[in-house]
Amino acid sequence: MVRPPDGCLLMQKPDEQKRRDIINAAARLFSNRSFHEVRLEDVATAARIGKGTIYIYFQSKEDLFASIIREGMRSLVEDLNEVCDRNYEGECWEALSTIVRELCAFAICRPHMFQVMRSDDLRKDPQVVEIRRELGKLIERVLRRGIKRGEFVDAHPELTAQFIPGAVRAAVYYGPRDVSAKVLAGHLLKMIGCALGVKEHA
Amino acid sequence: MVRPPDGCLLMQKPDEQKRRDIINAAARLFSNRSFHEVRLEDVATAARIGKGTIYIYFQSKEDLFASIIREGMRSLVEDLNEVCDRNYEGECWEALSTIVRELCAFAICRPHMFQVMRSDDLRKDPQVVEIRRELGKLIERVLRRGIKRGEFVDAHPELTAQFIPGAVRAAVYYGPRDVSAKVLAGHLLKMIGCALGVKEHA
Amino acid sequence: MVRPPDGCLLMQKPDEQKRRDIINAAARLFSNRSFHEVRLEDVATAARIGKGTIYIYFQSKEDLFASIIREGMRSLVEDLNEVCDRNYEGECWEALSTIVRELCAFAICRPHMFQVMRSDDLRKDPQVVEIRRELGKLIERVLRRGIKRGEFVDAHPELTAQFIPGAVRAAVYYGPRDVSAKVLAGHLLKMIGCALGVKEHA
Amino acid sequence: MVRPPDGCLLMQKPDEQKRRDIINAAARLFSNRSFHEVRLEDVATAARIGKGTIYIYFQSKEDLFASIIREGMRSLVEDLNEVCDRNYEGECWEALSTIVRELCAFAICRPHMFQVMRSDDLRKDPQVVEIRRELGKLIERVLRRGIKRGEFVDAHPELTAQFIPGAVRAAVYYGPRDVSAKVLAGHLLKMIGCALGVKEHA
DNA sequence: TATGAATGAGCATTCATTCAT
DNA sequence: CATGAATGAATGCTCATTCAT
Repeated sequence: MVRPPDGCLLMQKPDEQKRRDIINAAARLFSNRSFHEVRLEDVATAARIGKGTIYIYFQSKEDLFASIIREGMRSLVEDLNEVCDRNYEGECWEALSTIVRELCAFAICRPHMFQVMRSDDLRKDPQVVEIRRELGKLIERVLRRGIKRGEFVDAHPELTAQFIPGAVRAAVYYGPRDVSAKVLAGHLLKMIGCALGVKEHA
Repeated sequence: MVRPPDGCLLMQKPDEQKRRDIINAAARLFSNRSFHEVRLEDVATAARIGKGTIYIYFQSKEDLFASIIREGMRSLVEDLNEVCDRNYEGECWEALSTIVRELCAFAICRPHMFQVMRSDDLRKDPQVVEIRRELGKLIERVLRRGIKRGEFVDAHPELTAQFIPGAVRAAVYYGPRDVSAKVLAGHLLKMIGCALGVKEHA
Repeated sequence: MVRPPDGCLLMQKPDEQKRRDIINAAARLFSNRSFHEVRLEDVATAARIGKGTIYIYFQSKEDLFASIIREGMRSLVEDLNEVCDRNYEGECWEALSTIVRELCAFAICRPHMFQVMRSDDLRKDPQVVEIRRELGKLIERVLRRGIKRGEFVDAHPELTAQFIPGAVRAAVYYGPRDVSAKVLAGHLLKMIGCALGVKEHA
Repeated sequence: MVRPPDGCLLMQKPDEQKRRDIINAAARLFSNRSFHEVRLEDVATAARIGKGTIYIYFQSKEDLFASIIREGMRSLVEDLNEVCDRNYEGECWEALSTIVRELCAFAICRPHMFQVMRSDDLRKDPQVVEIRRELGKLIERVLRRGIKRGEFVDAHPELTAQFIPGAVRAAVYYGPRDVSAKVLAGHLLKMIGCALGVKEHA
């Protein structure tokens, strides 16, 4: 292992960097194979560390796996929350459009993370379920605000809020191999716009 | 050898009913726990049979699991295909409505089947992928026919076809615990109807 | 299964014939694969009978296996005993020659039986061990009689008696693929003849 | 990383000694029971290690078993090859005597190894068959050289070469319980000497 | 007697986790 | 902190044997 010269400032706190290395290596592996198909030994090899080292940074294999999803979704949800906050006063359609676009971009541009996120193996991890729910709530909130403002017409925003990420997921997962995030978002937005009775949406 | 009168099974032979029993017991278990959390011993116990008996009807644990999904989806897709055939001459919106309603009913009324179908562990099973694709194609076909007939307006029916089952899945999976199939289908249809530019859909 | 017309006398007591069928089918299988590599199901299939039927004629798989060896060796040993009895008054070399020739013929002409006999899986079956010992004793007896008659010179007939079947076995098993029983017996007899100090042996 | 001074093993690494321990423990067990009668758990217990450790040193149960035989026979054959090389210029009878004596000593002094070597379960292992063939060839070579030098008379050295180990095997296996290697070798050599027409062998 | 579906004890193998170095 | 050899619990699968028909 090549070690930077002592006192080198380029490398962050070695702890945190190594933790990222492990997460990245693991995310890559988990995106191709399911939870039980990935051995911790493979993760260690891919991260160029020893097997035992993983246990310094994570409690268990489950914790490592959950951390990947949590952190991936957390960053997505935080981004989206920020979008909502920024546009709180403005048009809700603006906010919703941004959310859908980011969702599509995330799904397509970070396939590893996205692949891992669809994994069922953690469907009972409380934190992951919580974050998924938060994503739904976030969209629902925008929808309800839009309804209140008279922008949207929607009898069941709590369902619509679930439809949106579900549709993205399915399209990326089972749809044509080469959809761009732009086309996907565009098409989905057009449909949502119609459905919500949004009048003008270029 | 004394031959029993027709209709009477004197000789034992692999019993289709027993196969169903196993599938049903297993589906129930797989819907609560993930593939690796279910021990074949549990399946046997739940089906009130011996462990070895499973191997008379299925090649392996994977085969049992895949069979559940294959057969569940197969029957769904066959039903939907029949719907399409029946309505071939009529309104496409009629066909699409029926498809969505059946999809929602299936998702909600047969939770075991549906829960199992989400599983990750079979995402590489060629037959399952094929059937999933078939479902998409089936919906896409109806959409394209509707477009040709001037009923629908849709620039990307191949994406819309994926959105629909994806939305159902997400709503059932992450949405409110107590949605009825009727409400779910109604809401989804209203949105789809708007999005496709369908004029009259009470 | 084709059944002979009632009263048909061509078929022996059906019991015994079926027992032979099973033994023959099993011997063929056991000669290619080891005890644990042969499944009773294979035996049943090869004998064109049901699996359960085997248990009517044999106590267990071990019993079936042991029966094959016992009966094969038993018939060999009985033949050889008869040879000894016939020649009891005559030259021992004559008897020994016949024994060796029969041993070689048996090994080469009934490869199934012979292959099965070398199996180690039954090395603890008391009857098989007993018969193997009997074969040794039989040869030893001829040797001792020859020594007493002044025909042979041999300080350790109990060892020589073991050398003979062992040499046959090894030659057939590891030696050239195409040795004839005649060549094998001829060569072995020439060596034994020399070793025992037999003067004239054409 | 602090490097230990040479000759000191601070870092753990697969231990050749442990491999020997496992082989020895397993050989002992395999000599009493057949391949399928020995559970890997017993081997682990006997070697005072964990069950999983076996898989660090061997690919599988079969590999462990084959390794025992391979290594046992390999060392025997290497010893005998050395004997041949040493005596290449000298009398072939000298070489042959040594070979037979070592063969008997090996069979009697290392009963575990030898018992295991008889096993049937490896009769198809290519390496084991190859080594057994090598043993035959080795003896055959000495015989042919002796014939060429005029020391031996033998019409079928390829058969004689097989007779020798076969005779040893049978004598040790089925013969009197308490033969010494010396007596066994002595008697066999006397017989071989006579048979090959060797003039003087006190 | 003959059958073969059903059974479940038995075992090889895997891999997350630990801990001596 | 880092390592990877050692561990052993956990489980899928096989196949001899049974027994209802």
